[in-house]
Amino acid sequence: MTTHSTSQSAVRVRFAPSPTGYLHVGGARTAIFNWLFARHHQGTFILRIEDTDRSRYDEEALKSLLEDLHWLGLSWDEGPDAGGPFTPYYQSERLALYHEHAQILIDKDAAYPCFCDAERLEKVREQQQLNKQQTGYDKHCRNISKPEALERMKQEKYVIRLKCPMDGVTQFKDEIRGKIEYQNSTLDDLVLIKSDGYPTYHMANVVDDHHMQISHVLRGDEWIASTPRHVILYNAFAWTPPKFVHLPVILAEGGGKLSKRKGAASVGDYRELGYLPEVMVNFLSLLGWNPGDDTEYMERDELIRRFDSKQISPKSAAFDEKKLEWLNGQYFLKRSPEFFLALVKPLYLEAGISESDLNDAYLLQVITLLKDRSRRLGDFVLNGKFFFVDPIEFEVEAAKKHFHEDSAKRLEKISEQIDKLPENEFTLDKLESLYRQLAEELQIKAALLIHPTRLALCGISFGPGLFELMVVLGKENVLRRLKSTILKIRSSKPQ
RNA sequence: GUUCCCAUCGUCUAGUGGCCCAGGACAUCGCCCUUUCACGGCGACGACGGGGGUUCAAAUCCCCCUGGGAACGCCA
Repeated sequence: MTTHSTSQSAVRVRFAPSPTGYLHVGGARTAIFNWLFARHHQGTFILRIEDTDRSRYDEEALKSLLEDLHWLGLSWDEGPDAGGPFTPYYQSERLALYHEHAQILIDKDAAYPCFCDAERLEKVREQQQLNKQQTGYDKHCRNISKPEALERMKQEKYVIRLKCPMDGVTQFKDEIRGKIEYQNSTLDDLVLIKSDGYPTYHMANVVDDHHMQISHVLRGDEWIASTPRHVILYNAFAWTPPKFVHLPVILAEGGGKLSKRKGAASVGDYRELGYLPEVMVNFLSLLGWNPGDDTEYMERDELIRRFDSKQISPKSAAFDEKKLEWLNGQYFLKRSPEFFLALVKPLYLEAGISESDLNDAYLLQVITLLKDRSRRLGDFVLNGKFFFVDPIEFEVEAAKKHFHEDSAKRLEKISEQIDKLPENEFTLDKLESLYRQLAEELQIKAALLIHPTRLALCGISFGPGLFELMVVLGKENVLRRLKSTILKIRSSKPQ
């Protein structure tokens, strides 16, 4: 056993999820902060799987957890798949270590076996509630003599509990909150080893953080109340505790707890909603942290460069999806069309566009016209389907406004002129001047030609510049759509 | 109930005693650009929870109240 404290210069942090469910944005934020902290200090980022609750263990959850972390781009230096000097990184494979250490504590008289069953514990709690006392274990088995305890351990089920001091105070420093103090009288003797032989979080966490030489613990602030007992544990082992940095929780839009009910909550959900991983990292890093000025758009490098744990706020923050959407749009503006190719193609396929219509050259043109007016990946499909299929339906309100006999006549004129246009003159400039000239001849505003054309070609009243999208669609498509629309206008006229 | 944490616009936040009758961003609402939608530009709306101190001076420090959150498990 090594009892040396961690070599102080090296930053070693860990993200230690429990594979019991999907990676939620709160967990993702914790992972991101750890990762940024490690990268900023050229330290080590460790992934450790805390799978000590075998009743809630979920193989699928573990898989999706790793997948989501990969997707976010949070690469770990030690952990599953990566290996490292402190392998294994699954707690379920480190049981011997925990037992060994539990024994050390028992030998030091810093821990004791407890034979109370769930039923008795429940009763104690009820009584405490009734008396308006703080709930917690009543230390019933704390003073059983060693010989008796040894004897009973052979017959009965038991857990190992930590002996917390009965009086005095335990204090620790939270790096963003400062000194936090607890009266020891309010701390109960927590379970270290469960009756099934698995360690609790507290035990496994402290033992592993020590052995893996973790220098800073960045975790959710729901752990603050457990920290004094962790400190007592460290003291019992005569170990130096790591530095504690408790991150504020993330709240849902309205302010309550973030949950499935209040919008999407898992990282996978946001991936499916069409957000980029780098945007999630950027956005989540800004929840409870800021670079000290007004910068909000920050790519990975900049985040790493500027991340400073001193700027972490103790205040819980609400997740604002509108702002996330805006930021996603900002990234769309900066990314090249090529960037979206592989991202968008599957979405079009899903929407029923055939593979043969999705050649890269054409798709690239489409993306170029759509990306700056999109905020989520799904927008490419939502607002761009007409690039691949003739519109079958037309926006009702817009059709009322723009489809009538006058516009049918105008579309007819346009059709005729476009028809006469040689293929190599089907260009942005030529089309534009064609429309402008025709409008002049007819003594109407060009808008009266443009809007009906747009609706005829797209089925929707908004989108990229008309002449640009016409060029992309090509002469043949344009003419066919114009003609069929003219027919539709006339046939649907009730008069 | 007990213990602990937190408190600036609706939301994310800047602000560490004077530069703040509080700055930026998202959202909302106008206007401009414009064939539409976006983008962009300009502007409007909008906050230091309340009360006491400390100080020449407080959003900033202290106390109380109020409000919100978390923990109180053989879950993490």
